[in-house]
Amino acid sequence: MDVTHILEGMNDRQREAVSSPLGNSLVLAGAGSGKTRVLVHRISWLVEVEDVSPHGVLAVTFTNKAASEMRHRVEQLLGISVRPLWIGTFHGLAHRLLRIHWREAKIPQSFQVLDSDDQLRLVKRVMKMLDLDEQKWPSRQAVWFINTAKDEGRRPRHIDTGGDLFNITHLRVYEAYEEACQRGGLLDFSELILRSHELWLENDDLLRHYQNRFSQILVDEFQDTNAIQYAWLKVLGSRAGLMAVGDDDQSIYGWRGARVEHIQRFSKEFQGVTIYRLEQNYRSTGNILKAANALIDKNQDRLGKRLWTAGEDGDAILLYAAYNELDEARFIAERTREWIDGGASPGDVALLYRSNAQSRVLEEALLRLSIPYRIYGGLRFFERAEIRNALAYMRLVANADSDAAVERVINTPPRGIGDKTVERLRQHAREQDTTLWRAANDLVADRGPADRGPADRGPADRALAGRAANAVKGFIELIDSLTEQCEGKNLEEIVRLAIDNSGLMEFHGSEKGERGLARKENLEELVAACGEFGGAFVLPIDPQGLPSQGTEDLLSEFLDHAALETGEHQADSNASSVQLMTLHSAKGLEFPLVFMAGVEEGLFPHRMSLEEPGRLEEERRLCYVGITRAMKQLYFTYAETRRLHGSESYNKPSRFIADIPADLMQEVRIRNEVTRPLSPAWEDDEGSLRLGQRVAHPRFGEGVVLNCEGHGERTRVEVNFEQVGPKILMLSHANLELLNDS
DNA sequence: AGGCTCTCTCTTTTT
DNA sequence: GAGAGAGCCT
Repeated sequence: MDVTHILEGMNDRQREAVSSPLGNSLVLAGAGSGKTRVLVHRISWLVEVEDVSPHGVLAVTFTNKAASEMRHRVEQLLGISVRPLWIGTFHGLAHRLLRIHWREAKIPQSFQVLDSDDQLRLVKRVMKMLDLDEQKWPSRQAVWFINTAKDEGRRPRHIDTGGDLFNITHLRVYEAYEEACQRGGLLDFSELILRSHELWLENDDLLRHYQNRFSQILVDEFQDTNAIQYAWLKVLGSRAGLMAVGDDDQSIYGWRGARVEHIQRFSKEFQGVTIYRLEQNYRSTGNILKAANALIDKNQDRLGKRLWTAGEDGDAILLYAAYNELDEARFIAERTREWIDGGASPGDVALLYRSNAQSRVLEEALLRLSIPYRIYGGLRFFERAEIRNALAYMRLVANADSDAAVERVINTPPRGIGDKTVERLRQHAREQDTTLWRAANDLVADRGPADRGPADRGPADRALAGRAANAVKGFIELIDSLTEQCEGKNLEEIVRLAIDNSGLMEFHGSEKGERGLARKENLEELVAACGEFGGAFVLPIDPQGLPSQGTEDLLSEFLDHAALETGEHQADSNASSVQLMTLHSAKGLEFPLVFMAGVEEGLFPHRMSLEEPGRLEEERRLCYVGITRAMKQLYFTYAETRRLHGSESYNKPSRFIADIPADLMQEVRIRNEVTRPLSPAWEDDEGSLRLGQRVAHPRFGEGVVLNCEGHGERTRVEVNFEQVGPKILMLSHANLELLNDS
């Protein structure tokens, strides 16, 4: 057989990895070393050379984007449909298993996937039921407790509280939450994996079936696996050949339970693991690589790896010290403009930052220079309120017993069903051990003396007041008629009916300002998305027998899709716009020109990570990921003062800058410029005073001018004094002495 | 019930 | 600075 096309154009290490024997292997693949390529070609190799049936191949990734890219490239290379291969994210694959084996997994066929927002809401409600003080017990913390436990494979019964009140309380929440999930047929993200893991452990035949079926397993981004995912792989892959591909230096999801140690554990716990190292980098210039290597060298816990390139050194890394975040943004936008004017595509440029909150000023600066851009992260499409509302109506059409959906839209748009009424429905549902939907129907249908509240409640609590009853009746009729009208309709028609009949479109569309318009557009986009969804999504039926129980309709499938595919908003490399994203979401991507903004102590490394050495190392790895995204030119920028979250902060340049050898870096100095137009008084009286100017004050000593605001007599300047820190002074009274730049 | 304002908190990263 | 929640007015 002619296999040259599979190994063509690869270096020796890549070739070895691709053609590795069928057993277990670990590929330590540095940034830009052709990792995805190796994975894709490995699959081809397995199928074409080793004669592995496509049925027998399972490939796991962490993001939906990586999964679809892999699917694409395998399809191209193999020239066959990838339908029989299982390629997906851990969550996607686990979900697929549970859809097939819901009975064995002891969950209702109509189970619903909870996304993080749903989860938070539910935890909040559970905590309210437990009468926990929200001040003392923040719900986010409880969510964190639950998710951490699940990510480590721990059910409530496995938890040892050690008599600690914190643990005891959260364990109670965990138990109650789990009960609520079980009752409502709700599975959160971690539950998908945990549950499918248990599914195998408790069903020998089933496990054996999948162990036999998947003879070859490939795992991407192995350094990102958490305990339960590792256990999942270990159970499934105990008899398979497993190829784990990862890079310990790019492990940036420790906060989500990922453990780099799984790389080491893998080579110990799996048999005969062959290790391959991909260290030749095809992406970045020599200088960029040197910087990356020097930086990551400061970390203690490493498997050890050194990237090299056969290419040129390239330009120095440029560093710009901005006066403030506006100046930083302006600088980045201007340099981007120059780059584009020089003939490059906007899509070649990435603006990376530590946290989403930084994106706004960058966005505004790009806007001013009319540079097309695209922001990733922040609120994703399916997380927007209007979209979630629409989905809730769609969910009610599919399954009116979904409490989460009823809670969400029973009074959205407002139709006269307030807290009191909903609380009464909840109470009734609890007493009758039924769903909100049924409780509502009950209470409206017969308001007889049947149900009695606790003795200490007044009679008014037992039934719904006339007005409320009518409102609830209206809601029930709306859903009933909607369901009826949706009968036999396609997905697009269903959303249309849902958003029009419910009044959502009108409600959101008439919200004040641009918001209303944006929401309306989003809803229209949802309609379009439903249109496209059509038949494109392949039903998760196991082609190897094991009958899938019950074919689901497209509507339920779409709702699952919306829950799992939270984004679709991962960067699109062929988009012709500047890409703004967090360092986390930049992993796996590459750009000729990269700006890393806000490289300041406290921001990056983030202040939340400063205490623990382990977390600091993770921040450094994050920086390493950022640096290695750059192909030709890399900029670091930081601001001496930054307005973030409503207050000013003064940060030192990040330690990461100092980690990089000075000879690789060059500082950009633009002295006689100011960041914003100065008021006339400012210019007239103090022509030579500018932002960044060094000044001396009789009392406070020396400092740097950070900002100015106000006009004429009332002009105020902000000066960061070396001795006493930042002060805002009235310019006319401050008596500042101008100093020369050093 | 709903809408308004005021106050408070929480500020990382995401499948 | 934004979003959530409480309190007050209609």
